[in-house]
Amino acid sequence: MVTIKDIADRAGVSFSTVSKALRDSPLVQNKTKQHILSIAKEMGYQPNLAARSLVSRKSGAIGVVWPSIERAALSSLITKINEQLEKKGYITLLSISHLESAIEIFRRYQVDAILVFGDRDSISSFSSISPLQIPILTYGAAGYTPFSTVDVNRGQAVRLAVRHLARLGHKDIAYIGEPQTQDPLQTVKIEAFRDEIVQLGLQARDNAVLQMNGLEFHDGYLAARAMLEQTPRPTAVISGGIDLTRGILRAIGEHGLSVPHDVSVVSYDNLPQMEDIGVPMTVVGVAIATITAHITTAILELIDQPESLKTVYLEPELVVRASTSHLNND
Amino acid sequence: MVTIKDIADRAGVSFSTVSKALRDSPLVQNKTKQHILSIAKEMGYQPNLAARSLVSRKSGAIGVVWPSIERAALSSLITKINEQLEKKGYITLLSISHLESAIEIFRRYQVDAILVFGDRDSISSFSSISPLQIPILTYGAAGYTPFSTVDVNRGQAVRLAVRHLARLGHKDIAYIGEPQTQDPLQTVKIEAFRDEIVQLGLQARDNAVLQMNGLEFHDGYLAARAMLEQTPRPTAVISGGIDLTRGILRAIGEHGLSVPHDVSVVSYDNLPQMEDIGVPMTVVGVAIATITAHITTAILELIDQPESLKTVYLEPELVVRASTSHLNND
DNA sequence: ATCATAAATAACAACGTTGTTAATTTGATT
DNA sequence: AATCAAATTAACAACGTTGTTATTTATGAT
Repeated sequence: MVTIKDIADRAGVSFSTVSKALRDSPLVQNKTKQHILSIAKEMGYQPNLAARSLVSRKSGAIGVVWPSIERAALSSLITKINEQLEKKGYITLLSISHLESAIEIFRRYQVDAILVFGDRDSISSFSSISPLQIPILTYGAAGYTPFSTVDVNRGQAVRLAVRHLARLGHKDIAYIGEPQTQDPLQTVKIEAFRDEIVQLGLQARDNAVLQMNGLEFHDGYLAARAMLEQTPRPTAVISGGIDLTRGILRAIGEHGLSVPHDVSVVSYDNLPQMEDIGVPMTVVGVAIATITAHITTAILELIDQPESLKTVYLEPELVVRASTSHLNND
Repeated sequence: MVTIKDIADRAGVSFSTVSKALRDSPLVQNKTKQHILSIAKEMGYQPNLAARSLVSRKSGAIGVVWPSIERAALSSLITKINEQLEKKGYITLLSISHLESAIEIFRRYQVDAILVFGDRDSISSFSSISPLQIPILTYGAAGYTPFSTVDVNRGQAVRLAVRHLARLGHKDIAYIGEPQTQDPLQTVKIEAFRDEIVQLGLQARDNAVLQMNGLEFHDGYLAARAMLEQTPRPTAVISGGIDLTRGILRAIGEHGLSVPHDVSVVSYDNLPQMEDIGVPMTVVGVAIATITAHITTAILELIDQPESLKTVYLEPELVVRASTSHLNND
């Protein structure tokens, strides 16, 4: 492994000058700086993070706790965050262990900050975390943790969807999303749905919220099949997430119906790929890029001011595309 | 952060004695060792990995490249490997970036070894990796890489399944798995299936291998529905993986049929959870614990002997449970 | 040419560990 | 009680980097 001393020898300068040159310090002449830089490149120099970390007392690493690795929905979030932090010179350590052991490992590794994705499991164990020096940011767990947090106003997103459909004349709206779970991220959406239906004086049928067991393609598919057999059939449906939406579209297609002519569909999850999953989808939610940007910023701020407590609550938007239309009265 | 010097002060010994005591060196008296240990524990000492890494020239980290984070099938593999390596004092850095950038990061972080899960993407970029000092182990890419590798004899697994069903009297066997992909991990199974059918002189119907687009629950479900409508209906089916199997069982159930009475099912993937997904499944494959044990061992060996080239080819087994039975001639 | 000053570079200490070598203490042997 | 070896502990150098301080070199005014 080539070190700054090797470069120094080759360049005929002292190693401290090399160090400064590599960090682009103004204390070293431009000419020598260029010279050193080219030698470093030629030799394939890579800084030793351990040494740097030792002296700077920062690891340059950020721990991401992601206990439920199966949930693919979050994967684009992680990928983006990973990318953005990398640009800022941080490496992300992804841990799939449970919260407690993940934090234990991160502590030993002396990460500069920890990002926790809130879900059933982690939320319940937040309380058991003994205070530590490492700043923690949680996502999707507002109100459930004593730590800094970035979150999305999920209830508001669903309300936007209901209002949009109501404005288009729809009165009989169904919601497909996980109802029987303890996951507060899901229940808040369903509660908002029920409440907004009442607020707007719309039809509040008993089975407006479809029963299901998960948030995956097949769950959406089955729930949509059940929904389509109801009489009268709902004229619009709100989906709780992208995977569900895919299943719903499949079921509608197999049933010989078309979107939005026969059924309008609004989906939660404001992702780029929502534009090309068959029908360009009308969606509600905070754009993924917005979420990741806020998370990244918040983490970096937290590293600068470890004692501060930030709470960011992102407001969702409605993006109207081709999957919703005025109610057909034929 | 408490260091060995802090402990030394408190214990009234030199910091080098503390270092030795903590590493359980025989060079320090048992009495003082206990004393130091108790103080360290009391103060909540955590070794500084950066410092240790600097002097030992090892990072104690192993990079895992997992580009297709969506594939949930591998998640239990990773979790187990993570666990085992942790026991050996290693931390695993999981990277969801593509192979090249993942390796770049790992190089900078000076991981002691890199584990790459082979898939479409990574296999094609293996060739572009410039030689580096860090040993690489690949999984599921035997024959496609110049690196050490642990792999499963997938073809043999499918052959075992066919033979088992043939022995039970089945002559009309279908295979549900991804046929139209470039993924060599899948095609090798299908080729083995076709070949073994011929070898045993069984019925080789045209549509024995079902068309499908993926390896998830819903893909299996749809393929199984299609299969059940064929006349004559196959009396047995081999599934290409656990998620598919779940979908297949669902479809069979919805069709009013029962396993194994009406249809025998053998599934690829020898996982513990195969015992309780409705019907206890007859499976073929290498037990997940065996795979992870071999991967872990291989990585540790590779760290010890970076220059060596190991190739481990694991032979699958047949585990007979309740999802297969003799052919019914009623 | 001489000196003050600024610019550029070199030297040094520190970060927290580990492994090696030196110093001290202990205990047995005479 | 003196000696020597063994056991125990302390001191030191090193790992590769950064930040601070000291030294050298160049620049300009007198």
